[in-house]
Amino acid sequence: MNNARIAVKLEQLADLLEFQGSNPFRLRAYRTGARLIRDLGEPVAAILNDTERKLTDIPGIGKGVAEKCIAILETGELPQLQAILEEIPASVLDLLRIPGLGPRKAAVLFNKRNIQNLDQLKAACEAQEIRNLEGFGEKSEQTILAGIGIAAAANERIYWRDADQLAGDLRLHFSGCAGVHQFEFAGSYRRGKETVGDLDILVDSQQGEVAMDRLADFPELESVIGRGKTKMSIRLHNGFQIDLRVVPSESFGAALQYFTGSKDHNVAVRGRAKQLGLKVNEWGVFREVDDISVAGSSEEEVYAAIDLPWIPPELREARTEIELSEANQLPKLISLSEIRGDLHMHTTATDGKATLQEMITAARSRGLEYIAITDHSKRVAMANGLDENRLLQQWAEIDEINMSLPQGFVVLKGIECDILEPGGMDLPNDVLEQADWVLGAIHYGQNQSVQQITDRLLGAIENPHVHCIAHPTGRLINKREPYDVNMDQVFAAAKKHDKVLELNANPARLDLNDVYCAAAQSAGIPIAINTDAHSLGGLDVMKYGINQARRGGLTGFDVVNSWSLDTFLKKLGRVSPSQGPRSGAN
DNA sequence: GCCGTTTTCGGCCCGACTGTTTTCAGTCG
Repeated sequence: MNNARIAVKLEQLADLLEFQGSNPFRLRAYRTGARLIRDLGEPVAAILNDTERKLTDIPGIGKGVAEKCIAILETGELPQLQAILEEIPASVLDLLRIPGLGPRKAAVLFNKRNIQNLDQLKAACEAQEIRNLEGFGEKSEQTILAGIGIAAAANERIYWRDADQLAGDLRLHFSGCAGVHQFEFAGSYRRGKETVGDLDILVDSQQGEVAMDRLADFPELESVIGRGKTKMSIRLHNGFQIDLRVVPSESFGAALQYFTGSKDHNVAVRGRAKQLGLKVNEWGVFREVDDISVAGSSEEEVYAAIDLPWIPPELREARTEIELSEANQLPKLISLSEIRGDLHMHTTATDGKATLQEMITAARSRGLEYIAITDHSKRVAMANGLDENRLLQQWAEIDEINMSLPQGFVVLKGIECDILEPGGMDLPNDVLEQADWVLGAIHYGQNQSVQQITDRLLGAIENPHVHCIAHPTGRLINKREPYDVNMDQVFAAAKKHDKVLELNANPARLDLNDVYCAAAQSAGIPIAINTDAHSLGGLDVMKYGINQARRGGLTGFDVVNSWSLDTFLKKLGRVSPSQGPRSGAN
């Protein structure tokens, strides 16, 4: 899909125009356009090729942005961007990564001292050439020099899982803190985003000093970035930033709503409030006419004040949540407690760290009702992938185990079968047809062309013995881009052949992403949220997949492994889990 | 640049904190 490429160009155009001091609302229009296109769920080209629809039908995309999209699609370039890049090198945008240095000040550095990159800026600071520029001083040079050191790390977003661990440490650190009545995390962490850029702590207290002193005592603290009456920011040894806000009880809900964001969601909320003659800020909801507070202590109150039911944080991305809330049609988002099965895991037969028996015991102890054992197929030689004989042997073992298990727990005979580079499955159909559950997955040839990759996936989806495509885009967050694949065609084929797509819950994968989850849902394609566990602890990553699913608006209806075993098996066209003796007993 | 049953022009979310300033611009979330 070229949407991401279009979005990147629009964002770069906005960044450079901001640097040039362009109209801020024009920048916002480009950035909004970029976000809308990134979140589209279908290729821009599909809309352009559809005579019934226009890009400008999308609220927030007008003539200007639509024309730019077309130019990028047709030529691969954006003329306005090319023109600016002839005047300003793209490296100036690196300057903006320094904390405290925004577009205005960076522009002064470029225009007055011709500073084009971080190296030149460092040299100028060391030569004390910056302090005499208007708006700068001695302190500026120091903060810039300190900032250059953390500029690289400052942009790094960490996995939600790692943020969650840090959040746990902080919660513990604040436990028993005097005068703290409520303590919550806000920001992208609360929205369950796959990566988190910083942690926002919100505290309900009359004694801000006490809470701030407590934060200043956090063992991982490297430095205090700033500290005022209600707000404090610190940096940890690893470069990660923590923000603390202290508010009174009557403002806690408004502050929680505000600091949870997203920014674009808040813009929409405040715009709506304005139409109703209200003003929303972190202290509450106020009547425009007399500044009287009408809400603030809880989030429910804040949303109610603008005539909306409460919106789950995971949905607050300025996508469709305001409309859905307005129509009282918000989805009942799936929760971890609804999960009954796990349909992707490995054992010591291939590259897992635990035996078949150990995985079963661990899954039962976690309250699951069914699991599928899905080791690798032979193509994944470095993981000791299974050939026909070893696989059939494992399945015979599973048949036996199923007979000895108590009612209420079933092991499905599965395989994560590789989709080979030239296309086709790694195991013959007469073997695959004996499985309860077949995942098709790409592990090799990820650099192939979009047509090759897409054709491989389509071939797997069309195979009657394949039930589901595992980690459909192959991306590893912060490490590897998704392979080049036409997801529109993949969705269409999955829909046509009634196949499942996986949301891999591994915190580094979370593949499908939230936007694709939403697209799959609206296409009516069921999702399996799987741990892909390679160890006993690997079974615990399900919650990260749930986060992502909730962000995609998925409900239990959309997620096959939240269904009862019977319902799930019916979906697979089976009434019993295996060909073993147990099936006769049912 | 986008938008519109108050508007096709004139708006567009709002406040805390810092550093450089003598009242505020820039940055950040």
